[in-house]
Amino acid sequence: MQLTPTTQKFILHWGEMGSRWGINRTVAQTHALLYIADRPLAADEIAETLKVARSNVSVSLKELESWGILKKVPVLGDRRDHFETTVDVWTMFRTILDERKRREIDPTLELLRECVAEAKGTDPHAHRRLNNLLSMVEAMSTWYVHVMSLPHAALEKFVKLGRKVPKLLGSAA
Amino acid sequence: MQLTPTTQKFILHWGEMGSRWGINRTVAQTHALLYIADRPLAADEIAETLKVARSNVSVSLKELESWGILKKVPVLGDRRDHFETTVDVWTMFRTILDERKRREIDPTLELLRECVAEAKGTDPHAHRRLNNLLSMVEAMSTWYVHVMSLPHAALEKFVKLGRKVPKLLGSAA
DNA sequence: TAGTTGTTTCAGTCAAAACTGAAATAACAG
DNA sequence: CTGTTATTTCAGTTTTGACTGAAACAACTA
Repeated sequence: MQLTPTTQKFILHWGEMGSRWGINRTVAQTHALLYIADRPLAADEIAETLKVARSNVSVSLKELESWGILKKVPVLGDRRDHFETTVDVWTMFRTILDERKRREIDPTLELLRECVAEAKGTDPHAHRRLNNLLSMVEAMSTWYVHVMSLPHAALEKFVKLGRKVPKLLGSAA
Repeated sequence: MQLTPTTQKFILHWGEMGSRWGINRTVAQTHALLYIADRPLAADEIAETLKVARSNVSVSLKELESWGILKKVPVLGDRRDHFETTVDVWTMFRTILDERKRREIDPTLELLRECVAEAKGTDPHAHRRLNNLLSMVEAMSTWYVHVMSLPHAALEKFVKLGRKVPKLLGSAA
């Protein structure tokens, strides 16, 4: 897999962004490479292109799989596994957010509920603060679930509403 | 500053969540501590409570300041700086998102625009993929700007709409 | 079955980031 | 000014997580 200066730039940036959001750099680079590639790639090819160890790619692919944005595709005349990533960016985005919610937001909600319960009575100040936080995270979480329950096209439309959002909201009083 | 088991649990969890989202653990813990504290704290107290070096706290406070969620408050009869964090969770959330957008999303938009321009003509496949990604990030970004332009109370109302979102959207066709 | 190719695991190494403590600097008080 | 207290900086250390390469394992082929 030959990288042009442009695709290389993209992959490096994606890797960099990944690490700023808690995603391993190689995982993010692998994802970027698969996204930009015009055909499914074998792990060997990924390792060679990104100049990382084959075993590192193996781990990264496992990780991408756990995020639900990787597909194995068979290639005629090649016994090796080949990989593709979700090409629909809206689906990809949604999948990643769902997984982050599951891994991080939901446990946080649970913890906050525990803390609120524990602080009740014994520590009025902490109780209030924790409860405020909990309310917000709960509201965001509920909102997210409902928005994401929209069918794909509706979600896209919703996001593309842009400037109309404030007006729309006015009518929902 | 004495920690109860509950506040300690909260602080530890917040630190853990921070590091999963690319925020230094001590920074996140400091933030959690200030959020839960019932009065402004001096850097010394923070260091002592979290059991980290005074200098580490100094750096963390600088970091929180750069995120715009820290306030210095003077305390009568104490020459040391004392610190508070934004207690309004909606404001806090908004401030952090704004900053992340500025630091990460905006540069990504710029990079994607460059890449799309470069790939145009020379690499039709990459051009299409990059353009899809750009369109989505642009849509999300624009949407975010408009939603965040809502006054505080409207934003809260918007998020708390929850299940009504799909219906609302139906009426916006 | 033995041999070949492809994949995963994992102990050890390496790199990046976090953290410490001491020294430098700054801010103030007498 | 001089001494005292508070804060920041930074060189060196520690920790964490990423990465490598070799060995184990799995899947297929002849």
